[in-house]
Amino acid sequence: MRTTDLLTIGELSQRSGMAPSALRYYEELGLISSTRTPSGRRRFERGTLRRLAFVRAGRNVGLTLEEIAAALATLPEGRTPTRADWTRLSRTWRSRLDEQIAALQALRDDLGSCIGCGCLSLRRCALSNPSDSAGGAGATGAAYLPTALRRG
Amino acid sequence: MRTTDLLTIGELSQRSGMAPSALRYYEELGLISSTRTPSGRRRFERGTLRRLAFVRAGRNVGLTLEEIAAALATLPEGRTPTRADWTRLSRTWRSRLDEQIAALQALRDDLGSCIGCGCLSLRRCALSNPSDSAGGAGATGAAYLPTALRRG
DNA sequence: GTCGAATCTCAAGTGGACTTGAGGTCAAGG
DNA sequence: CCTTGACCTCAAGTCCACTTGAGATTCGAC
Repeated sequence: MRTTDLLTIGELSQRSGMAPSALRYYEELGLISSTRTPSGRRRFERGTLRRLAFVRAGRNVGLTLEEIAAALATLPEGRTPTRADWTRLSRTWRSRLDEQIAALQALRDDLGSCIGCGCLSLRRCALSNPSDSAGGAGATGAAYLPTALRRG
Repeated sequence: MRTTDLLTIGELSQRSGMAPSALRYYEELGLISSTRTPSGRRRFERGTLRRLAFVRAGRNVGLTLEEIAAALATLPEGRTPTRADWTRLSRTWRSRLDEQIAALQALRDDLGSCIGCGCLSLRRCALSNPSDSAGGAGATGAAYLPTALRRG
């Protein structure tokens, strides 16, 4: 049994629950990085697990990999990120979550009145036109919901 | 100016805020339907706007077009859907919204403690492993978040 | 030395929801 | 009559986040 402080892609995959192909893909996108053995195999530092935790959390909050990469890019190069570094990154999601929750609650409450009135009319119905204020210009409709809830 | 109770695809597009191509696509999937003029052009009933409102609302709640189509398929054929019909459909989303809100709130609260402890460790951190209980078998991680919030 | 498991690269495929483009038809106004 | 714009079909392309497959190499246990 090979014993280092570095992880193979298989080990990283097991510990993170992410497929090796996904990990290679993340590396390609710069979300994580690796050194290589003389024969070309990837070796990951343990800290990669933390980055992956961050990636997963970000995905769960509805961020794209690009956005997550941007966030990770603000981490210090060279030194190992501190607890404060991670806290800073995570805090930006807290507000994102608050936003999403608020949007959904508005949607739900509007749906309540919608059910009451039975309207479901385009433009006026808050459900199909959340956070209202549309009805003016182009009327893309759901333009106000956080992208995470629009998916597609 | 052509004046009927039927809408052209252009009019439907304008009133719904959806692209003509999207409307054709929806028709192809059976979400909406049209009659044709002798020359083969689509004519939509006004009620189509209501269906589209429902479609948009469903998308906003994170349903796939397939799911929305399934819901719409439960509407009565032949007669115009009544208020009660729409109410019944909408009510199923109310619970979906409640679920999503609950999931996000759990996520947010867990994130709070995460920031506190600075852990962000895979498996144990509720943020990357929401609604916990994972850590056992395969550990796909975010397997418990409503699909709508996983997107991808 | 030999075998199987793990890894590598690179190209191509997947799925959802559409959009875009090519090439053609039709309706209304001047 | 002619043009313009709306419309038609059908095939193919786009974006995102990956997965799958082919073909080659390497590691480690026996």
